[in-house]
Amino acid sequence: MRPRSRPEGAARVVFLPTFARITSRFMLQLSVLRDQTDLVLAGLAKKRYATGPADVAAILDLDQRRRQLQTSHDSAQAEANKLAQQIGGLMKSGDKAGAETLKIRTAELKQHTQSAAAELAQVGKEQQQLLYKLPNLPHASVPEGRAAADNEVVREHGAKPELGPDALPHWDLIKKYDIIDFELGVKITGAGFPVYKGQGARLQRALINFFLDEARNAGYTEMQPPILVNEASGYGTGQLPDKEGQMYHDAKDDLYLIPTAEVPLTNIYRDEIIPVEKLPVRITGHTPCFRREAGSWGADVRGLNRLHQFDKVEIVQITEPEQSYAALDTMVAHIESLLQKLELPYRVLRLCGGDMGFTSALTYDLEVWSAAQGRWLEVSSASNFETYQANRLKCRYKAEGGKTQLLHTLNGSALALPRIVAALLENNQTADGIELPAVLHSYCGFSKIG
RNA sequence: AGAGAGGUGGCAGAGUGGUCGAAUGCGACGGUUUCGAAAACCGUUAUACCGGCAACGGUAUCGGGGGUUCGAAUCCCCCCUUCUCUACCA
Repeated sequence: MRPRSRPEGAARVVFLPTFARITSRFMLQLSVLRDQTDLVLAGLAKKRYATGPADVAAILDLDQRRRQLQTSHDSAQAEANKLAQQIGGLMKSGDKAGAETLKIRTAELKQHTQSAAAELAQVGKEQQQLLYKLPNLPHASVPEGRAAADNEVVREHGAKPELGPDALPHWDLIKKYDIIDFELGVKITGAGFPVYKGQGARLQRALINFFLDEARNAGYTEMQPPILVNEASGYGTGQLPDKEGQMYHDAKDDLYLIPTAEVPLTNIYRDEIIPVEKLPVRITGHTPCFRREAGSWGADVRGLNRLHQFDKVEIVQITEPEQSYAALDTMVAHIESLLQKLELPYRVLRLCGGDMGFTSALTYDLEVWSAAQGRWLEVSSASNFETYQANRLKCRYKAEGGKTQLLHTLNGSALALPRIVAALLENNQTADGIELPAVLHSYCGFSKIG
């Protein structure tokens, strides 16, 4: 139940019971809110979503109103359509007077359909705004809890290195070896936009290539997506409207700089019905990521710990509902294999309800041990969104029997560079340089920094 | 950025105000035929929402949004996008 280090360990895949069967029906779609209200409320409570009961009640009220309006609108429209045909017939046969008589009725109907349509649009809009506010429901295995301290440590791997008394944190190491320059970034752009120099720049490129190669070998197709996205894409993966302020926005063209490759990669499949034989979708891509992260400064964000721009390789899967939790396990295993090859001590956390992301049903965080800082750094987050994103994206497939159904979307960082670099620098420092793990030597073209 | 031409179902491609969710062809699926297959023939072939246990019925959708009209794929306006030429660039 509690942390257990597994120093010898090949990655052991977490066993997950078949909750997927059940939870795949808990998408935040209206039908589920209607039919399984209690379960939705319980899930929202676990997610620590305070206004759940009020929001759900409001949504259901609006829903009832919406359906009434729809029915009334449709039947009036049906009658009007019939009359329009009759009028056409009368006109042809030259019965102008008869046509005029019918027009009186169509005028009434038109007034009715117009006001019903207007109200319908208003009600629908209010309802959708409320729906967008609701977070995803947590998977049954998600632990109860409010914050980071309540996350469950699934396992730990690797021995923490013993550093000497003069070990330096990475922000001193990068100065010592002149490989990353924050001041220069401030001059060019601002805080949080470092300049990577010489071996530092080459290490970045090496890591990106290493991660992409590993992902490709694991069956992911490499993609190079745009790093600016439109509003619809932001809504599709759930960054909008929830996290509007965290993205850089170009007002002139109404485009957003991506906070993660998840956004463009997953939106490839927006409004798609994917043929079953193409499933599961497995794609990967490297992009810079941009985060405004306003208002968080201090010791925890020194150096490479938190940046406005950083590089990341992302892996994305889209699967049939029954497969998604098995897919999440393979993604976590893949990420672990990267950390093992980089010889970094790490641990896997299962996030508690209160600490999980807005759109996620189950999230594993992977943290590496940063020896000189003496703390764990999050380097990856792998999540199953079940149908939450798919519902917004309208990403579907034809299930057996020809029924169109929502797919499950998943993603994970594999990996984000800055904190990996921080841990590599700190953990591998020696008196005469930083000894890089063997797997990177050929990628870098050198084995030691300094 | 300027000028011009386009955007119709899985694809190709008709359709310029009336019974058009949309001809035709191809593809796909089901059936007849066949020992089997091909060919031929017959049929089916979208999505969303509403009502219904269901069968089914209704509404909407011809790039997106708005408008004119009793009635719009067809007319008008705005936006997106593709192509060609010019301009600019990598």
